[in-house]
Amino acid sequence: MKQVHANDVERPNQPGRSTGERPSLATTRLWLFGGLGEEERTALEAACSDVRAIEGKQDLVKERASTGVVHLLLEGWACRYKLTGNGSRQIPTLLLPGDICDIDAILFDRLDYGVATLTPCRVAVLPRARVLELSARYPRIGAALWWLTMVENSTLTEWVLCLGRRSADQHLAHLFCELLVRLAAVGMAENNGYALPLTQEQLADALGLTSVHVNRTLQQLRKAGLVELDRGRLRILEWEAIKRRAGFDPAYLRPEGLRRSPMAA
Amino acid sequence: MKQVHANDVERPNQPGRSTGERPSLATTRLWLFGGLGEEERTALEAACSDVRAIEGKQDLVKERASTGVVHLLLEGWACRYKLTGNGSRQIPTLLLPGDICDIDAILFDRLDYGVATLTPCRVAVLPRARVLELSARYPRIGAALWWLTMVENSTLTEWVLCLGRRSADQHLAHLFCELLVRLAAVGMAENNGYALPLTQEQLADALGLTSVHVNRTLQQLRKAGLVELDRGRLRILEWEAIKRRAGFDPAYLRPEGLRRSPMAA
DNA sequence: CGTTTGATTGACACGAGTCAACACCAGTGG
DNA sequence: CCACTGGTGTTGACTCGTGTCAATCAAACG
Repeated sequence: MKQVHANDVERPNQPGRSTGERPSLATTRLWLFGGLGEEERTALEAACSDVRAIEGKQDLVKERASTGVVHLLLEGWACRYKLTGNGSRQIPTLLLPGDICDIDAILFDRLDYGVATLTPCRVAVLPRARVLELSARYPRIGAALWWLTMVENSTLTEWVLCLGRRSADQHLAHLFCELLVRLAAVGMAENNGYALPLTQEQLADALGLTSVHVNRTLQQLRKAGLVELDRGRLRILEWEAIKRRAGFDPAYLRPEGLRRSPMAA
Repeated sequence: MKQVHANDVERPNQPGRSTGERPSLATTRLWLFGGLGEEERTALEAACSDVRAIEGKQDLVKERASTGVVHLLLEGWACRYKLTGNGSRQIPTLLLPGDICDIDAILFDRLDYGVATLTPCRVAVLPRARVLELSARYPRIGAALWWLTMVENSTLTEWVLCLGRRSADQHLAHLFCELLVRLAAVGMAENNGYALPLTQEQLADALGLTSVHVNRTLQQLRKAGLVELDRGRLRILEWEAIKRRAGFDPAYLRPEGLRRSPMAA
């Protein structure tokens, strides 16, 4: 598997669309964790021929849009977001390379969230019908997609716990831990550190806080010697200590993948 | 379809197990929304032969348990819960009749939450292998289960928004709205009201608040003339007003079901 | 009855939000 | 080259929503 360096994410992308590039990451998550065989991987990669480059901070999918297509994130960071009546924003999901931006679009004809890029991204656009064909024709792909849906469920459940019952510093620490594990899984972390391209305001939207409070909370974690954040690069200095502080247990991210699942049989 | 009256939920249940009762509700949610045919419904009902009655406030599934079975809630209220290190509890999901208590158990061999009954319940216990067989043999059952997973996703996402960006009174109002819609869908609401068997502490665990604050917040909503809560029965007095107050839009509950979904083809 | 569980209330503490100012840096254009 | 700009990070003073602790009340129950 290709190692993806953090800098790759920030390298300038050609705008517009480009076809035929090898979407090496396209199948990463599904492939690494989905227990797919060679045949399924080939079929998937073939379906990912329509690859587009999008700049940072753009709306990929508008709220309540009905798209008819599914977006697979190949490179860069993105997020799902929801707005409340009075204008504040919540990010329920951070999307990393290998994630499906709008997995609900496979079965729903209308999303109830928007998707925005945070950095420049490369995205594979798959017609929904194609995805349904694939998962009907290759039961393992269907299973892998269902499995991904459940992992998202698991992650959302943990976020609910964080939002409901953890203090700001625990929550922020928890997010840093989660990102380390998820990024490491796709080869984007090294040395307990990773590129963190989020502004404090974006962090705040993910944590349900204000950017001012994120700032102060971040300083707490720094002062405690748990993390270091320098020019967009975050390093976790005390892994065990920060895990304890955050109450972080990576089990909810299902690092074992689908292979060990009952479905494998 | 049988109308289920609120009182049914609270009627005394015989403890132990009883086999062969018609699990009329068993397929309700899957059947109503899942776009299943007669054949699938029969197969599902056959699989629901092992029905058990459980008292209120019992652990149905312990946290981190590996069960090998899946629980389908037929009657009563239950919840999923998670505990943090310092003992506080968060309820990420309230389970109503027709819900699958531990849907993740279909693909994961270990849950990352516990399931507890809130009232006396009747539950169908299905071996996981049986569920997998069913969804392999009847693609529509598989699709319906995947669809249910996605609806849970959608609901969790909305809860994240509530926890992150809504004030206590908005959040409580939102929960009341959600419960009305969900209960109405299974025939357990009438006249904009329903039996609400939750203590204020349980409400607090779902809302990420303390029971004291739930109490005060509830009084606000009462004083505003939006709701009435009398002897365990909640009535929404001003539907439009409370929807506005809460920022509630039922779309995220996918009331249209799977029929209208792209998968139906 | 006493016991228990849940609802209610009050006084007070504290975490997080708000508002505003300032610092810093990368671009940008004159 | 430098002034200007806009976005982001940082800090302080103050407000306010929610938590904490504790007492009391009401209803359910054995």
